[in-house]
Amino acid sequence: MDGLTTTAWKSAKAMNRIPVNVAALHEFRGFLEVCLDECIAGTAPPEWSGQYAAGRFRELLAASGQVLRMANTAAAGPGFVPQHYVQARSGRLYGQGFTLQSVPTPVRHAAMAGWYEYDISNCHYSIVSQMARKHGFCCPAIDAYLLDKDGFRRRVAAQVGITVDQAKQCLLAILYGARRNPSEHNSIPQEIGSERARSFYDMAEVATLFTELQGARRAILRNWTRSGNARLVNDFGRAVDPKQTPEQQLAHLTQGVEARALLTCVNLAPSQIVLLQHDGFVSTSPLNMDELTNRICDATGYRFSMEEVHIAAPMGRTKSNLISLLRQDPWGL
DNA sequence: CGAACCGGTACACGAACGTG
DNA sequence: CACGTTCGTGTACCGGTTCG
Repeated sequence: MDGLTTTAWKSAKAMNRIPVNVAALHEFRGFLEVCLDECIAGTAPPEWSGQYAAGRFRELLAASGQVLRMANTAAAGPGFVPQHYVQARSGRLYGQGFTLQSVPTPVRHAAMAGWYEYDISNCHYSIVSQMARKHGFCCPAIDAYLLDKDGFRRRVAAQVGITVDQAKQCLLAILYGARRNPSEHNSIPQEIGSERARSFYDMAEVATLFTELQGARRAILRNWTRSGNARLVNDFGRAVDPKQTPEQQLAHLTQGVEARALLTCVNLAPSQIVLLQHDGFVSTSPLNMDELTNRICDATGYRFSMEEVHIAAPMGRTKSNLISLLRQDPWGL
């Protein structure tokens, strides 16, 4: 963080008080306490055995308690969390100090229960594909992934023997230049182990993604118009150090588009949008997604598909809820 | 792999203090 | 006065988290 001001983000200043659903947070904490008690008493389901589940429940209790304390300050007023954003080098906006941006997801969902979350579907893959096409390089494999995101991740997960979330992480790692190498210190083997990394690399669709991304990266960086001092300036008007690696430079360019897209949304609905999350945001009322995507397209030249979720506190004992709560998959789904 | 954040820890440095 | 130790502050790095 380099302490830049948020001059481009005038509307974001109105979001320095984030309303939170205090009642839902209390209810969520009640649910967590019951789960924790079962762990301690030994009456919990066998999947929760060992120290992990209890530790995770304690962690979520601590984080939700902290949100509640932050929602009771004189500065922001009861029911509001104070939030100070600072613009990063790439144009992204990051919360300072205690921020709902980096609180565990289940806690954030409880705190914002009832609001609407919007995010750009597969944001950076979408940006890279469109950016490459503008520079004359087409990415059919990426486009296929974008068209059937969930199906593709599920196929990878089933083939390699990993969770869908791990598949997503590995696919993102490719985008940012992860090495195609099974040795332990590389990011993909670290996520899923060397053996599974090999079978991941062996999938034809995955291999195509690697080569396609390499070509896209080269085409974009070669053709990007340079500033006077030979630096690359992203779509948010921010320059990147030319000594950075090609992977870092591309990340800077994609984040510039992302920041600009998000800024467009904020300017469209400044009074409803209450939290920024880099490729998405939370709104207190439902928004017209066609209008959002059209305005983003006008402002950035990129067309995205967006996803809308009506946020609910992650309570209940369905498998999918417990997986997201425990952040692991003891059932091996 | 990329961008950040935080808290904790390790280390360097200068000021203040104690000792010879 | 010179030197060494101690203490406090500031910087750097590590490992954890979020997001993509």
